[in-house]
Amino acid sequence: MQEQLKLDNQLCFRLYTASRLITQAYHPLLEEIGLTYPQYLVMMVLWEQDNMPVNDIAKRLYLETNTVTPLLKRMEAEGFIARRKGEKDARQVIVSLTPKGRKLEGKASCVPYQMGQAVACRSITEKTAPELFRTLDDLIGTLSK
Amino acid sequence: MQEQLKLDNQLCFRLYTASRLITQAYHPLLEEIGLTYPQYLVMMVLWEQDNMPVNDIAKRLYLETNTVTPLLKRMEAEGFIARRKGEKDARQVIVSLTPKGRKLEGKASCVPYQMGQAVACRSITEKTAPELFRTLDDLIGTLSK
DNA sequence: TACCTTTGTATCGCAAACGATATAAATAAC
DNA sequence: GTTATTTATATCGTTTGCGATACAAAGGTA
Repeated sequence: MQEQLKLDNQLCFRLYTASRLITQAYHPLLEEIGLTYPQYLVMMVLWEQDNMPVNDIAKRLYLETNTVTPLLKRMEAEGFIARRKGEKDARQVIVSLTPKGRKLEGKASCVPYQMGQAVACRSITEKTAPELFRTLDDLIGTLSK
Repeated sequence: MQEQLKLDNQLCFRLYTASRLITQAYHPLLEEIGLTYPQYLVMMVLWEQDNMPVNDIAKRLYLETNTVTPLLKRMEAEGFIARRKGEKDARQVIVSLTPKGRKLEGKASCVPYQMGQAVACRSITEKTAPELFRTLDDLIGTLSK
């Protein structure tokens, strides 16, 4: 058995698992406000900056448009967002918040705190978090090129 | 705009993105040997310990059996593994490597090294990796309870 | 103007993930 | 020994994620 092929020696498996378990932890919180985790990400993008083309949302989330488009259609069907043709560039589809979508920001405001409680553990503290953030940002930067 | 609701302040989004980008980086390597990333994880489990019940594989990967069962069926259809009823406990399904599946370990032996190259970045070194591993293990431990 | 290339979205198909639920075998309770 | 409960898998339906591809609008180029 090659040492490198062992699951316990793999960074990737840890990230994959941590990501999935965190999404699961979000589930009950986001269910309350009627969002899935990827939909919550889209809403965070729009709360920061409304009226964005599909492409910009996709880039911000490191997703492809073929993932984002169906996501947005479901969110439109739920009444959280609206989609309209771009005026300058008719190829673009501009995504904007509906009143319902804007109002959701208030309801979601407690989610980060509640998640903070859920992921609270010895290894992640005020002191160590910035280092972890830098490492992940570096990794994401490397892989997204 | 609430500071905590910003994407850039979220650990979860970083993990989610890093995980996805790593899986994408695996894709061309695993395509060579005919596996998807989750299938590769299952193979790593079996290369370490053959003849495992579905449940044990699922637990090892922190997945549910309703995810693993279809995965295993596809891998069985590809001829990498075999599934048989447990002798002692007729409810169990024991998963074992086929000769083709065992032979794959040799072909996969270069994958960890190649992935190491792909994720190589300033922040992840011989020195910092153990710390990162501990942090993620702690997080996974906390969330999986 | 006509043609070519690029860009922005969308469609299609397949493989995860996972909640909810079903089923059968094993075990416990009575 | 029958009934109830637990346990091990599996089925179903929905949402992601993404490679491959299609298509129309925009921007060159001849």
